[in-house]
Amino acid sequence: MSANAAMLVLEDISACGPNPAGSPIDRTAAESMASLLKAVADPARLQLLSMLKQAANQEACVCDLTAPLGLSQPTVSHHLKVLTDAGLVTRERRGSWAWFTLVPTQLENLKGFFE
Amino acid sequence: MSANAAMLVLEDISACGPNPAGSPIDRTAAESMASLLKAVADPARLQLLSMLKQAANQEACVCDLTAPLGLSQPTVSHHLKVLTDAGLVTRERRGSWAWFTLVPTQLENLKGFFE
DNA sequence: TATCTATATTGATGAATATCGATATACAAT
DNA sequence: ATTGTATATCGATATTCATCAATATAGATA
Repeated sequence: MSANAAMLVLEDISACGPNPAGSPIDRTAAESMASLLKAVADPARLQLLSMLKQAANQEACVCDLTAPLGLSQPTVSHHLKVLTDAGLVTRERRGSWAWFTLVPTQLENLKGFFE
Repeated sequence: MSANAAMLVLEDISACGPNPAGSPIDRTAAESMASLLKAVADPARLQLLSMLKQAANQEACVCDLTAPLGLSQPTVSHHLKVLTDAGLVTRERRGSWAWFTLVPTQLENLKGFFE
């Protein structure tokens, strides 16, 4: 019996019988995907993303994003910062106003993970 | 000008100019999707899901899921409970062992949200 | 320059959560 | 019945996080 065959046995047989689970994804990869998911796993932030998705050019001014959420202005600003730090939106100043734009590639990234 | 036309103006024009954001998704819907996402937004739980996805029949015994994570047995049990409560996996007892199985519809649910 | 408005940051607080050791429970085997 | 093993729950702790009021900053306008 070769060493490889022995290793196969160790991988395929367990105390409970055959059919053990595969190897988990890398811890580092898991942490980075979890960070991205955590940025999205909040009702207020999902509402913000949904508004941006509907908006023309998938961009909107903060002044139009705050009131519909029913949260204070600092809280909405905080949530937008979380989304920005996660790379899900970009921030841009236009005169007095701050505009936020969806980053589609990051959303593709999320969707792709569940395929 | 009709009342509807006036409302249209209020929806399309804002202090910063045209192109405001759309209406956010329902707060209740946002909360339920956020709950599902929070269940997944953890590195250990992503690793658990990845192991189940690779396993034959997408099911595995806890005894094969604990060691690879490098976490204590109670902690892994906790994470599996979170996944179970979120409907992402089902728990079943087979003799001395507990087996967990992926629930594909919930993963479809997640994937569908980002389309 | 002085003021007004839009947005961001700070500081504080309460709630949620990831983790572990200790213990309980459930099932098997002797 | 007793013993052993697999898994779940309990209790405690440290950390993270959502939220707001107060304040700071930055840009526009007068």
